[in-house]
Amino acid sequence: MIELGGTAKLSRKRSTRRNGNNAPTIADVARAAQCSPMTVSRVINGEQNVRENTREQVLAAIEKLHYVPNRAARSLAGGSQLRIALLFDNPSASYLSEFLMGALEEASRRDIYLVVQSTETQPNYGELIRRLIEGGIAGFILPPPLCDDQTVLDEISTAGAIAVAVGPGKASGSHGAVLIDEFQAAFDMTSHIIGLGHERIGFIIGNPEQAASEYRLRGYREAMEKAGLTLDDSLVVQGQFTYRSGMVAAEKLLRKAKPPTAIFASNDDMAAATVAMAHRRHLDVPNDITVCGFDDTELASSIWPELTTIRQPIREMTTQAVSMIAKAHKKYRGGRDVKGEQLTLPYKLIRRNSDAGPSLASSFNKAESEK
Amino acid sequence: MIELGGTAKLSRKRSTRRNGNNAPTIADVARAAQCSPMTVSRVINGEQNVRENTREQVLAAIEKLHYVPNRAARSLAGGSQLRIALLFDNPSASYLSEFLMGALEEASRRDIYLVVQSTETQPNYGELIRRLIEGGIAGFILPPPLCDDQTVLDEISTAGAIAVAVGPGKASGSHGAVLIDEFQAAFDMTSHIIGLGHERIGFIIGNPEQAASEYRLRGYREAMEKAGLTLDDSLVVQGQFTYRSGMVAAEKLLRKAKPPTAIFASNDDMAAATVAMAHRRHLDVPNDITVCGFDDTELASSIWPELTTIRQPIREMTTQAVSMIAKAHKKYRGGRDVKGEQLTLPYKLIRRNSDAGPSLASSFNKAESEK
DNA sequence: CCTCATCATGGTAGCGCTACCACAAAGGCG
DNA sequence: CGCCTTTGTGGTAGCGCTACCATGATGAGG
Repeated sequence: MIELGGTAKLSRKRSTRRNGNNAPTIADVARAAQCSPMTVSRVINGEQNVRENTREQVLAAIEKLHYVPNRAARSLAGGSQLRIALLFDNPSASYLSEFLMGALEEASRRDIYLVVQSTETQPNYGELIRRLIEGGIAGFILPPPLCDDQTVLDEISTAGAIAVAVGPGKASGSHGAVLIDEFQAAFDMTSHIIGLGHERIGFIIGNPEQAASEYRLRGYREAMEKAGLTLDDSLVVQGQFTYRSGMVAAEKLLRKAKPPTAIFASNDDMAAATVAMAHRRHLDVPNDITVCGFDDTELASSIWPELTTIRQPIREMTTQAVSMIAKAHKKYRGGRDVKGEQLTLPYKLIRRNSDAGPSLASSFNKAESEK
Repeated sequence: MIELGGTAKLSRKRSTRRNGNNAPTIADVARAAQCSPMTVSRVINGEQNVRENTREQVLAAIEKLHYVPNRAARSLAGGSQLRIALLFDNPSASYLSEFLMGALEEASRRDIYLVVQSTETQPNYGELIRRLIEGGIAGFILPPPLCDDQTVLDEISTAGAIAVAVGPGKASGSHGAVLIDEFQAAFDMTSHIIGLGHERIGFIIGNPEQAASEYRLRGYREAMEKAGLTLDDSLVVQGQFTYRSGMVAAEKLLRKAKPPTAIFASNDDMAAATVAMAHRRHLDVPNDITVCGFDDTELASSIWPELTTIRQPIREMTTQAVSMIAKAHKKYRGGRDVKGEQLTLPYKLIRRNSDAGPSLASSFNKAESEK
């Protein structure tokens, strides 16, 4: 649940609407807890110097009164409200919505003013960023593919704002990053497929302009090597992360004299396209061919068969990104800096119905195409 | 130098960041316009009793200083902030993200407190709604399928809050609605397909629990009738709005002895599934069969061929829904009411690459299956 | 010419919260 | 056993804005 304001339940005597005007205030809580408003404030803000005993009393009072801090007052008194921009450039919708939810959640929790801005209408990034910073934006959250654009990062950094890349960002000196270990995830997935018994495993590379593509490819490569499998370069084809590119790539792979028995696509869109292409060629997934994706976007579980894929905790990543900016902002207030800070979150291999061991049919297939 | 509050912190000259702490305040404007802060406040709020002359001066000062009122202070002083909840129940991700963007945009413009809440974790709607209202939520925005749930609507209405249905809602006495003319849109799409030369047009119905399904079906039916085409009930099959259901439905249609030459699916997910199924059966889209969808979600343009579909202005719809609640709230402040209010926005038929006239191949197909 | 509405404006007091400082109590150390 | 920190707590002063009342200026009506 995303609450832009905390969990409010109040049932004071009458129709006590929070939007009305008799919600409990910090003073009420203080009275109930027999301490000063300041102490209550400290407890609310999780500050140090409060005796455990006192803290509990305050917490109890808060609970009892169903007190919810007033954000307006908070940010007014707190001096200034942090403003963060969330830039994005034609991301997949499912990715974006997860992304937004996470950002929203945290932004509201911390009473941060979040500006969500698409760069599609404004191709001049520099200009856009400058305008935003002038408008009081102190930090930027950059999902892929923006986080791979060094120009953008530099622009932000130079202007004195904070940038945090989310997702497949490479850590850097000019910005913070929240990410998963893309390499290891791809490595694991490949190993998983190998573990199923496959040996000829195709790989579809993502958009070469996004750093994630390279990490994922490397993960695949190393897993193959480590398993002692021959790395057939003809089984590695270029894609662009789009469905369309996935179809082309998949066709290339499936049309081979000796096609792979499994295909690992660098994202779900391309994996979905691979499934479609396999079907078109009368191959059953997973019985004739295993197909795995990456990202666990909605698509992965909305097509049939549902895709085995890697789940990124997108929402949490964004949440963390917001926190990171907030902390940095609070800490430095001017000499702000999150440069180099990096947070790696765990991913998860989600096994669904698109993978299986190499079947008789595909063995046959293999045998058949071996001239 | 007269400084409000005496303590001059930083020189007010430097980097005027809004996030920092030296943004112009209403007092600055007052000084520049040589009047009192109150007068400025009046101008900002478009109140009556201000001489035209004065107003202009203030406006000029605002312009000059790039003054922007501080939201927090406003809602603090102004007494209360409107709170709206956006409830959703497993919507498609692409739909949701558009939806959120619209709501966010308008909410931040109006300084409305937006609570985004999934009902998935909380299946007891009544309880949830009651809690939210107690927590001070004055209005609810309901996307499908929630807007079709009369229980939910009643619950909200009874509790004295405002409900606005967005999307395929039927107008009602207990809530407002922002929608498109689903019937007409489906009618148009069907007519479009007919215009292409098709006569045997299949239809996949959506989830029967959502009102939209019925409207769309009716649109299809009436367009067929109006064109004087026979309404073959075996060409109308039930779906659920999911990809999976679309595959099943499409298979049913395509397996017929005399399959349709075009299929109109009630949403994009099912249309995409139909395309996949057609491919699986070695039919080319659109040359062998035309497939059209509804909604214009991201999926529509991410698969190949891209789908001809109906575009709903989801984002604007949400924006309007927020406005509607805000206006109603302001107007009645207690005796609030948007009941029956209804706003119909225009939709658009987006033609892409999944439709074409009935081809030779399909004629052949037809001829062949005509025993 | 004075009284009384009417208008345009100013002054004052908070909204609910936190920053900042003050201060008592509780050690740590020579 | 004082001196100096460290800790927990309270008091005060606003953050930027608007509600509300007070004021001076106008002009209408008797």
